[in-house]
Amino acid sequence: MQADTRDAPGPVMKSDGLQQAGTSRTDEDAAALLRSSCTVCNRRELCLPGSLDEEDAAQVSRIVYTRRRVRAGESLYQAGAPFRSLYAVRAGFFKSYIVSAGGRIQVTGFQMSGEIIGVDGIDQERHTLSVAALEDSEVCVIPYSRLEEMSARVPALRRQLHRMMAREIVGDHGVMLLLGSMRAEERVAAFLLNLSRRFVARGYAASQFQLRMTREEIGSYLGLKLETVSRIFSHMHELGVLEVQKKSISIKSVPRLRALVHQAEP
Amino acid sequence: MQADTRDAPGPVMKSDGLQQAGTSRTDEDAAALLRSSCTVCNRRELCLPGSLDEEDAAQVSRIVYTRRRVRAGESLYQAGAPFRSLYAVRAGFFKSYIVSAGGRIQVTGFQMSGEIIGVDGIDQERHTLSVAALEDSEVCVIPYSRLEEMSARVPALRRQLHRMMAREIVGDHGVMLLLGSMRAEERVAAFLLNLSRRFVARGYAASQFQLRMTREEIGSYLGLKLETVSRIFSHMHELGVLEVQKKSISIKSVPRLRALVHQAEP
DNA sequence: CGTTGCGTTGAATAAGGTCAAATAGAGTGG
DNA sequence: CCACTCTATTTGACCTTATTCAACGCAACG
Repeated sequence: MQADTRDAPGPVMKSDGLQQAGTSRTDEDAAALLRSSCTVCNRRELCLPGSLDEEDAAQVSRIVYTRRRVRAGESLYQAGAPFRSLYAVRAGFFKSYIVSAGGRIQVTGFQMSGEIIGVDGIDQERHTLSVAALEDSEVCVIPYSRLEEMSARVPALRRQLHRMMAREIVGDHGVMLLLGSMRAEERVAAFLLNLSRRFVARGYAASQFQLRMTREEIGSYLGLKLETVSRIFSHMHELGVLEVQKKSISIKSVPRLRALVHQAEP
Repeated sequence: MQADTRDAPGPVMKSDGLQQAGTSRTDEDAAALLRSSCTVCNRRELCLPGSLDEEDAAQVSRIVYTRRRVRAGESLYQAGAPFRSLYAVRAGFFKSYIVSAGGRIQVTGFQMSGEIIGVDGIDQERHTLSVAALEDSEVCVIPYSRLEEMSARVPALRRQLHRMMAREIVGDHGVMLLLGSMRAEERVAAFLLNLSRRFVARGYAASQFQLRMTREEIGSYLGLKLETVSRIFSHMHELGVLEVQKKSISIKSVPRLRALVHQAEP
């Protein structure tokens, strides 16, 4: 972990971070890619530009010219850091967490490509969460003041921004439902289905994926201890619903997993 | 409970809902009060207008011309209802809750005067929460499309709107911390302190107040059963930290109550 | 080839939940 | 005004679930 106050002033990264090692690219290519990043980004629909038309997306691209790599284990920002930008996950995987006055840690979410990070800093102009990469990752830096200003001029962007924040609120309510009223097994099932759904939205398999987080991080997110998470994985394995091998998950029956969520409480 | 699709088209209420029964007011007075509602509202600082200057607040007033009364037990809106407006609580007390597919209920929050309700509908243009009044209440209706449009023209309002949504997100993270990592007694203590703080912000006593919700509603919010809430109130009473008499609460020692929240887990 | 971090599993324990019964008030109808 | 009903709350006894504590396996890595 390290304090960091870089971002906007930092040098523009020319690599797109998804490029295969070994391939090369001319400067013009790279520049072109940067100028039009959002319009050609394969995560565009999932990301801030959402359903914006070409022209509006190009507008967004104009302020999103910086990218930042974050290595596995490093932090994107820490609670208390001044807020200047939102971040769109371009590649990789993050966790966000809150540390209470008493030092308790609660993971508040896991973010994958296309998702927006940083909204927690808007109110106080200081981040209230910490965010760390769970694997080598890259984010697009979205300077907030420019986004706000642009949102005044571009109605579709404005709506998109509001939608995005509202979606986060709705999602948090879902987590509250999970934490407040589900039993351990239901929580884990709901968690896996949520991950699955998000992988599908990104073009990956629905029932085979790698967890990027530890049992402890899952437990923190779900309000459970790591041993409980492990036991429940084992139990689901016994039920034949799941294949678990360390971080590699294979859902054997999505319907049965779904059924595990909806068991009415006694 | 009832389905309702009123709001914007409904007749403008001329009463301010805070007026003492028996006092009377000329039509001009009432009209003046309506036109300038936000600028003279005593909840202004806590509400959407926040720190807007006179002029901007007057702008907001221009679109907030409708009020709506909600009697105790009635719902402001229900999950699934089309989203058209945000609501600012003018007087009274509300609870918001989510009903899961399996029929489980989770109270997601309690709203008091000056607080904004309805953001849960922005993303899908349909509400995902249900909101009900816990006592006879009144809200100011804020037509969302007009607010959005106005936010483009009034920078301070735009910032205020974004802040408000971000604050909700930060607050939800706090609830996730509570639900995910605190034990029962800590949750109840944190809940009472949160209520206390909000009452203070409204000019009421910090340590003496009436609960507007039942033990069951508190329990749902805190992820506990009503019996557990009751037991913990009793226990806090034994400790001499709290006086509880049904819905009437008197905190005997705020510091000791605070200490109950921060006990590091073993 | 030991160390270290992560994951699994078992046994004992504690925290809350469930069930049941009693009480207290608020509101209702006579 | 009083008896009655209904709901909210409290409290006790018991039970379930998840946590705690501890041991061990495994793979990655210096």
